[in-house]
Amino acid sequence: MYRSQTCGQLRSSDINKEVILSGWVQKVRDKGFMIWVDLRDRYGITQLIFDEERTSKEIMEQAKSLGREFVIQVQGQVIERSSKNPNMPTGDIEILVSNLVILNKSLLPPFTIEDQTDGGEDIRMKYRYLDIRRNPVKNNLIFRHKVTMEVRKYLSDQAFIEVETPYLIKSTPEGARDFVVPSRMNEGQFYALPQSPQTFKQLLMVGGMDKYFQIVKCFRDEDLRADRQPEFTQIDCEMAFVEQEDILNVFEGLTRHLLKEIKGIEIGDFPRMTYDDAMQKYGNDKPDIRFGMEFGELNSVAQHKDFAIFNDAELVVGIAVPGGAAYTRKEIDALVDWVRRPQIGAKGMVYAKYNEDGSFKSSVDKFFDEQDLAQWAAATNAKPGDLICVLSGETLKTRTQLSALRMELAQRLGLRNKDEFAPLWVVDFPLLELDEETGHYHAMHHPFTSPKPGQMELLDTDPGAVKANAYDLVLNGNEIGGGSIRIHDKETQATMFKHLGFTAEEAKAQFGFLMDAFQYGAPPHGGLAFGLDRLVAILGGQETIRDFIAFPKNNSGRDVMIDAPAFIDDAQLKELNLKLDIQS
RNA sequence: GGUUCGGUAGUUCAGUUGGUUAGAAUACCUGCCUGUCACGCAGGGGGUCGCGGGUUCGAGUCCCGUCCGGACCGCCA
Repeated sequence: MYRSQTCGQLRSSDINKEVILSGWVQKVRDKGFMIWVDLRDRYGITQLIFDEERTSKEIMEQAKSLGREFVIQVQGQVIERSSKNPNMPTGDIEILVSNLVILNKSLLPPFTIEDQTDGGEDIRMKYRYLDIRRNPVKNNLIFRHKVTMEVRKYLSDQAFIEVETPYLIKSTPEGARDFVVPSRMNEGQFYALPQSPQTFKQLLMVGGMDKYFQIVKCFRDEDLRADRQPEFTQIDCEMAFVEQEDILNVFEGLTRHLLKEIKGIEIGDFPRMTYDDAMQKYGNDKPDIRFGMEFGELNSVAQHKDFAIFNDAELVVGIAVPGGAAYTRKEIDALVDWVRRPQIGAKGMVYAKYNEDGSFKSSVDKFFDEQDLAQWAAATNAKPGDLICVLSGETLKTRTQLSALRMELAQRLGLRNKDEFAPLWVVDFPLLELDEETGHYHAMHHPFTSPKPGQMELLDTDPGAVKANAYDLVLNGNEIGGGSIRIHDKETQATMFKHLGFTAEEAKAQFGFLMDAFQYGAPPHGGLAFGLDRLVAILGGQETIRDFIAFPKNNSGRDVMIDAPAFIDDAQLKELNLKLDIQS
């Protein structure tokens, strides 16, 4: 027997018990006459004591030889501490060790295994198994477990069935790049790893499964971010015989359940906003509504003077920055520089201080008088003491730029409180999106999304105006879920493929199986998928998803611990009928 | 593909205008220490300044290239 208890459970009620504990050496404090060892496992830390008067010489010597992260097993008696530590749950007791076994020695770890480690990101990833011993990472993994358990519990209680779908599937042209896997048995052919189980879950609906979910890995070969990994986990859901309203209700219920069970927060009905409103008010299809700073469009009150930059602009739009009138010239110049950085790309920024005394001072006083500026203040809902920041130019670009500024300022002003949760449904997404490079439309959500009733005809005349039965769930400025009501008849699906630029042959080759299935009694259906990694990180109050994933990849898509990806040898290549063509 | 910040002791970092033997903290090692728990005290070891080239009497420092890492833009139906 390696242990009778864990290192987190003994209390003063256990005094005099004979116990066996196993764990890692967190720290040795050698006072000469006495040695204390903090013994750690997943459950906590228990202090061991070795004492000249009460411990044998042999074991005393052994204890002196212990190093950090040695794995040991001890037997001993639980005794009351003569000086207690109220900061730890086991702080009233210690173990007077009578027997010590070193189960395994340890090299000195490259960083300290403590909550505030001295190790940087890089080295922690290389030795991730040591990093996982630290509370912050360990607790995140436990937290993730709790979230997935609650998801399974909730959905199962609602009669959802978890069904696994294949990982080796077929590459499709739409959407993100696929990871591909060569097939040995089928020369020259490749599987693709799924970007999502989309078509399979729709086929499960045709198969009568009615309510499906799956906590499933998905794969996209695109560049990484702090909140984006090439392999990530979705809570993938689909329901038959539902309208959009039914789906929003079920998954609002799930989200509410999670907020209550995990965070202890009760939230009423989630607000809803159309895509168009979100873009107009926040310049963003995933607005953070924990704070205001809504956009005020200024075309009507800023294009009547001789200021050419505004007059030539498609959109003039501003936000009011709370307390911003107190900013110095230097601070405001820094803001202007910030929006002019290539990542944001604004040409410049016009500003107007709405002073506490009700007066105005702007960077365009030559063109606009106090009356004009008062109208700007009204449009942006600015109050005395605020700073009105105004950008202008092409509508979509300007909104995107102002949205970036809004988020940055809110961050600086501390308006993005991680303990506050503001969910929001964004609905009525456009069905199609214009690709500026190719001039072609592609599906904004995916090609299986159904247009809103009665909008099919618009596809021919004004494709960009067609709205879809598509919706996103947004939490604190992050898209945590998205879905749609799907097309479920062959003709509509064929029409959709045609508008997306597929020939009939291409559509049949790529998605013939789905359209075939639609001919055998496909029920109306729709669904939604949550990004689990992001959801867990946000619930946990953190920006980066990496520390909620046991073994994440770095910015370049590498696993620095196992050093993947890697080259394969010639024999393996030959077996797969592959030849490399690398320019070096 | 691009923008930007960084790479110096095991680790996290400092290193001024280019100038003596490259420092601090922490970790580690040795000794001391009668209740430690961020233990304390004394001492000690520890460096390919990412790599390659250049400028210079002299480069951690300046220039060019390159590799690696972080954040972001593009991209992510």
